[in-house]
Amino acid sequence: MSNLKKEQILRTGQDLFRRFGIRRVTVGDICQEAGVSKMTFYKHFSNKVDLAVRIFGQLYDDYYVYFEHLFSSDISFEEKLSGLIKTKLDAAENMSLEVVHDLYRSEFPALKDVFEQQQKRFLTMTLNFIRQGKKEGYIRKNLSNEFILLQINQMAEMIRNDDLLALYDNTQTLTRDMLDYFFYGILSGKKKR
Amino acid sequence: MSNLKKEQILRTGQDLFRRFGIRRVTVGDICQEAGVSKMTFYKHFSNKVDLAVRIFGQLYDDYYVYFEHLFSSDISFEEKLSGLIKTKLDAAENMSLEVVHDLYRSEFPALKDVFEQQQKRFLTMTLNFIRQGKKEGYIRKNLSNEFILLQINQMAEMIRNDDLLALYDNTQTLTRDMLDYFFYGILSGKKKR
DNA sequence: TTAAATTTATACGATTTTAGTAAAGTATTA
DNA sequence: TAATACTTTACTAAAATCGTATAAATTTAA
Repeated sequence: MSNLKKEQILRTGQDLFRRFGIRRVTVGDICQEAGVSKMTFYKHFSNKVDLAVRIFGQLYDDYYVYFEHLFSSDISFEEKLSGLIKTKLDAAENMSLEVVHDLYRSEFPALKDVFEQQQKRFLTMTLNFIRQGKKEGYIRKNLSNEFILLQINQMAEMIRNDDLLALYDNTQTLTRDMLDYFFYGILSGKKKR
Repeated sequence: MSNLKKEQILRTGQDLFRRFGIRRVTVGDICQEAGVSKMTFYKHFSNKVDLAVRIFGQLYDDYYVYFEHLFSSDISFEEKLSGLIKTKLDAAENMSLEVVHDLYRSEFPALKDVFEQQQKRFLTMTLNFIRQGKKEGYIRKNLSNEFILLQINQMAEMIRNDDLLALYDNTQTLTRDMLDYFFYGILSGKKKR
């Protein structure tokens, strides 16, 4: 089956890109690691950046679907917020600094476009979630939306701070502390904690 | 001061090599990351492999000196053995698979030589330690030295087994369990555990 | 078994990246 | 002032990588 090889390439690409970023990985690397010839690679993808676009596009789409499902599910507001941040932290942890660097200030325009577009989607979605949280009285109204967004993104970066990580045995504990701190800071105390 | 730049290059090289291996890192990468021009790089090192040889040579030398100090220090045999393995595990953990790959089946002969030579030194040293442990009655005599060596090296590889790691919250706990298992297996029980 | 389809291996020229050097200029220090 | 250490820019040669063509090998399906 043709899709077996294709999926193998996608898997391998994701693994290598995550670990080393996009610049440091060659098409040859991917083929060798995936056990696939170069010809089959180019049968499915037009080049390395195309592969990366599809991989990370899919990855962000998955996250997006997950968040939509999370926000509309029948759990407490606090659990939704916790799920949002935990997933963000998890995503941040699984991306090497290299990928993020390559995605952010990408030398690859096509990739940069995808990334910025997805960022916008997430921004809108998260802002809506915050607004609703305020409206329903879960989040203190005197905090600006932008400040809260900043805090959320700040956390995703903090997970990479080695000095901070050194204080903890594992990232789970750090995550717990950050969530705790965050909740105390923004939640209105309307519901029991 | 000239050594400031040189040490900066060494530090950066070690960091990049550990994370991405030697093949994936270019001289340009190192210079940029170290905030140093290419000319100064080539003033101190003749090329990338030369840099790698010096870095990993020094690294192994440091370990060697540490082990010599450990073995001759005034602590129990069990503590020495524990120190040996913990350090081995620590070293294994801090090396990405990439470096190990590049060092082992190196496309860089000069590097391979250094690596194999250092391996020999450690082998001899560790074997002597095992022999002495047997002679002094700490290690069960019916175990072959080769088997014990194999077990020690096996542990260093196990720390990279993802399936195994998934069972543990952190590597420290895994290390503890492995040490425990190892000690029960080889120690004679001459001294209190 | 045979025919068709898919994948691989190899080879290859074109392109890009990297290596390593040269020259000229800046900043610091003795 | 002279010397030292470093940077910037530019450059060529070498090496790596890209992307494709081809024929052989393998797999799939009829």
